[in-house]
Amino acid sequence: MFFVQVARLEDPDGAGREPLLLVGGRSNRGVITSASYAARAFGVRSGMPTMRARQLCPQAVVVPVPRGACVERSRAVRAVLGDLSPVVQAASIDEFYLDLTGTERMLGSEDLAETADRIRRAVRESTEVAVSLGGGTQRVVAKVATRLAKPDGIHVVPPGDEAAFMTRFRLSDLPGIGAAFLRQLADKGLHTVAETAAVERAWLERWFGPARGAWLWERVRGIDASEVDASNRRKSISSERTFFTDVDDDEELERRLLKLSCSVGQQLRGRELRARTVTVKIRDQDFRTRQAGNTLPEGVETDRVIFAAATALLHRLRHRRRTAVRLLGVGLSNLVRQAPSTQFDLFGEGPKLETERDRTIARAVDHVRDRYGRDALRPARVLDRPER
DNA sequence: TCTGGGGTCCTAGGACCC
DNA sequence: TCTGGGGTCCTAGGACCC
Repeated sequence: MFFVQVARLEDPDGAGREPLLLVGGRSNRGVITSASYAARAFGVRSGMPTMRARQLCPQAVVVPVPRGACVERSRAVRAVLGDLSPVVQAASIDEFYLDLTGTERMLGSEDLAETADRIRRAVRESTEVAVSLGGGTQRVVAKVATRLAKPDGIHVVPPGDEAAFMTRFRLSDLPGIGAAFLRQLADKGLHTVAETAAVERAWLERWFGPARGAWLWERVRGIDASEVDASNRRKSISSERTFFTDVDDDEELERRLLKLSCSVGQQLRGRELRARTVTVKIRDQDFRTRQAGNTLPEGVETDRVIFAAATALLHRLRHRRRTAVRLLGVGLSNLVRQAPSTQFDLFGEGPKLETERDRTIARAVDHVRDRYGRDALRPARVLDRPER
């Protein structure tokens, strides 16, 4: 419900008054990001193509995702949680894990359900966002309990009740079990947690491999030793776009690639990071998805170098298969901190991918855009076109 | 009904090193 | 003339999550 809530808070007189509200899917080729509960009653689900959603619920109003506002509200929620829990992990824009281990003395006589409700109310009061909380001694238990807490409630599973609690769910309710695994499970006649918990561990390991079998055996019993990781380190930054109509022209693709490269570059610099790996992703008109990546000897941060690497990768992908392109994306990974290199080069300055001048220019452009808007400065042409 | 955009994690094969 | 065993890093693809 997060996206629906934010859309309503941002536009109280418009989206805020629409009971049947769909967020996302602004183009004819898009999907629904989130639907209000009233719209879900018509069978609309997130991830559903917009065309299909409109058919199921023609009266519904569709509004775009308020991206910036969602990021802001998410940060606000995160800040409140950080005040109430020693360990907070952001699992996505609208989902957080709290580890309250060690707070028993501080909480005194308050039981877990009271704590959960206090957190829920505190978030509501300072951010206007309604959240649901699930609680338990194991991560998977807390996660699944959240389902029962929705909307805007709490559900705490007492210690010792984990295995019994899990038996009410279908395997499709468990995190980490998606469409592919569900098909494999159905082949063995398994659809529910209860059915699976009755199968011996050795059989699960034989059917699904030792690692997955053991994992499944534990999950259906509510066993999950994974820790809440509060480090919250970003591992990749990417930007991709599905075109309104497929694009087959190389120059047009390069123009789109330039915009995407600038977008990820700016995000990268905003986080004071550099990237060693640049990846280009293509989805062909027949929905085949391909990607090519290149890991550079040092971290880079300028649009110029990112775009140069991306262009070479785009040509490699187009050379392998040349059909109309539905989606184009640029990704950055292998992220390293933006600290200036302090290591001395034994043999003098080697060839550098980008110079200090490149970086200064890129940051100056960022400043201008921050102050005067994104279109205040734009690339005038495609630079550094390699030989073809 | 014709399939978004942002991510994380895992696997398998190959290059390369000692 | 044919060939080990340990390891790291990179690449591509895929499953999965919200």
